[in-house]
Amino acid sequence: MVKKRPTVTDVAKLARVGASTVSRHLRGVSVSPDVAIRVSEAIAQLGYYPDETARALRVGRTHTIGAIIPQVSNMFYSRAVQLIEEEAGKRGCAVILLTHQESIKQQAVQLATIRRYRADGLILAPAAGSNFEEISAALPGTPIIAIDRYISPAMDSVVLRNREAAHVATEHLLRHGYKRIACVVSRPEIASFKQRWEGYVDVMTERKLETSLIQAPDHEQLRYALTSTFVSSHRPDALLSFSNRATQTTLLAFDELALPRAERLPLLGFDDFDLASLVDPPLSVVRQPTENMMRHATDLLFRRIEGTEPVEPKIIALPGQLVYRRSCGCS
Amino acid sequence: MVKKRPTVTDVAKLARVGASTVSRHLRGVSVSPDVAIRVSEAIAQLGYYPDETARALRVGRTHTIGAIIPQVSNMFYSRAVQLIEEEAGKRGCAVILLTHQESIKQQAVQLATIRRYRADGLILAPAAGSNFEEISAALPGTPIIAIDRYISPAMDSVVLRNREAAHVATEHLLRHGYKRIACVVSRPEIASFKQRWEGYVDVMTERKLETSLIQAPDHEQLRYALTSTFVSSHRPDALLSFSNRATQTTLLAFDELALPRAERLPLLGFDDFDLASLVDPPLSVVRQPTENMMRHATDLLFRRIEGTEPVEPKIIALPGQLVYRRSCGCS
DNA sequence: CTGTTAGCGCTTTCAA
DNA sequence: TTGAAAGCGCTAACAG
Repeated sequence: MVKKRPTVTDVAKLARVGASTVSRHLRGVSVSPDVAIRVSEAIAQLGYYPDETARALRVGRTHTIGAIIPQVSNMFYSRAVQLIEEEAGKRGCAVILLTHQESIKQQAVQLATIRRYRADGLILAPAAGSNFEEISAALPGTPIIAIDRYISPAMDSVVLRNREAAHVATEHLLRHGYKRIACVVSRPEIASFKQRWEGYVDVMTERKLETSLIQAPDHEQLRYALTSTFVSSHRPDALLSFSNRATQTTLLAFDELALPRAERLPLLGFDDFDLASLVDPPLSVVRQPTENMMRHATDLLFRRIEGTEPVEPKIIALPGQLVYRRSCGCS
Repeated sequence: MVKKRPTVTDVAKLARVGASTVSRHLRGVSVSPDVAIRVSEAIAQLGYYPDETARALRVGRTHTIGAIIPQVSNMFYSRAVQLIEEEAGKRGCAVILLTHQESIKQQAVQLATIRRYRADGLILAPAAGSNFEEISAALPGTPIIAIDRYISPAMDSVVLRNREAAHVATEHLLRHGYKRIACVVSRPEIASFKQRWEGYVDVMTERKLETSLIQAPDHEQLRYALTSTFVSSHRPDALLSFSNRATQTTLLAFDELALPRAERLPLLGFDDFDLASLVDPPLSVVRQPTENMMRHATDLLFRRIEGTEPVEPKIIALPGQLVYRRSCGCS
């Protein structure tokens, strides 16, 4: 026979007080000193822990937030999740982690999951093709903060200033003297990638230079597209890749062709990652202020949950930082 | 006025049946066909979703599992979490993700969190210095599966055959003709690292070779220790690093000294990661069968939760796979 | 400051 | 097969 987990009533009995007194003590409401001691002792003696599920049912708050991202194995998102977990923990909340694998259908499933579990709020990196109305309809009354990908002016978002960042990245490449810069990206329909593309197009057309895009629906095919491009007669003279995953695929493509270092195209990538400085040549990147972004996102989310925030949707756009290493042509 | 979320009672009223009938329908217990239709319609019309917190309170199962790991930003763990999330999702469970940052104190906090939220089970990569009794006492009645780090024969665990893997890794290095092999690790007190060390020591002493350990409490200091070793008169002629993080630190140390390629020590590391093949030279590693491990771990966990598993603690130890690239001296 | 009571949304006897 | 009623553990309202 397993000992049942103790409840408030058990604690109350042992401390010879009412259940509500225990509850009050637990939540820091004033109780007389001697009672406080008796209750604390009873709690310790029984090894009592309040039951969040019961509390949630009663109070209407689960002290839980959801996080839905494409996948955790992407460095950018794993750092993001780490930060979210820490911030949530500081506020006494746990995070329910869900992934949508870039599938809008899977995302719908996960939104429903969040709904069933009644998370108090959600941090969401929306899947490509997400629609604001559908998302918010799936979670009526639950605050949602979009991260990394902007999908609607009506939705709270914290994102990179993608267009601007692509601007400066492209200009930097241009300054090195490259003219036939090509962008590489796996899924161009993703909002932030679209904006990066626009930023790039802005400066290329302004200089009357031809734009060029190397893309593919997945990374396998992207690698193939890259290798074909490299050996084509009209190959670009520099590359701007839109995600760390795309950057890695590009590197893989270089590798596959066993291109000598001199033949490798200069490369500038979005998103920094641990080993960027260790590949050969060290990778220049546009770094996102991930920590800052996540702090903004969680701050905003918790203010929404508490209702201490003007109702207008808030879009927080943070600048990227160009990290010069060598792959872009810098020395 | 916000529309309140619909409850079983609302559905019941609309379908003109009792609440328990709705509940039965929801859980797939037999109901008469016409009633089934009416209920389904009512559910659709109201946009009803069952409330997991209420169900949890009543049924005693939260359909939630906990995952406590050191940090998500380590490639090995982020992949692990990804897999856990998928497996849990298949079984209708959500995962609460918590990190302990290698702090035994933080781990205690997180165990308490899991207890408050009443997770049905826990997958845990125990912090260095964890004690089986403390952990299981913190979560009476909750099944726990240790992953990656073995801490007690009494605890269900799925781990790498660390000692054996270190054996073959060391032997491989020896076969290349290296004699003064040194191990590099940040926190040697972590169980799996201890076992790797033992495996290494086994074969070194058997060959009457001197053992050597480069270690430090954190990666900053480890890098320092490495650079000093590299310039010392008695430098090793090959390195065996015990984690991907340690491997990266080693690479960083090479980089910092701007060692020419010829001067870089041959290196073999535990844990594969995305860019291992892209650094220079491509990294040889001992790869863990992460996917398999996590499938074993979740399978076992859910069998424990359902009680369909003999009570004896189960230790599942999986072999590692040596991935030969070039950093170890292979060509 | 304290205890009693009711009820959050669900499932599970128990009768019908 | 179905409905009524009880109760999971907690807290909020109310009365003392």
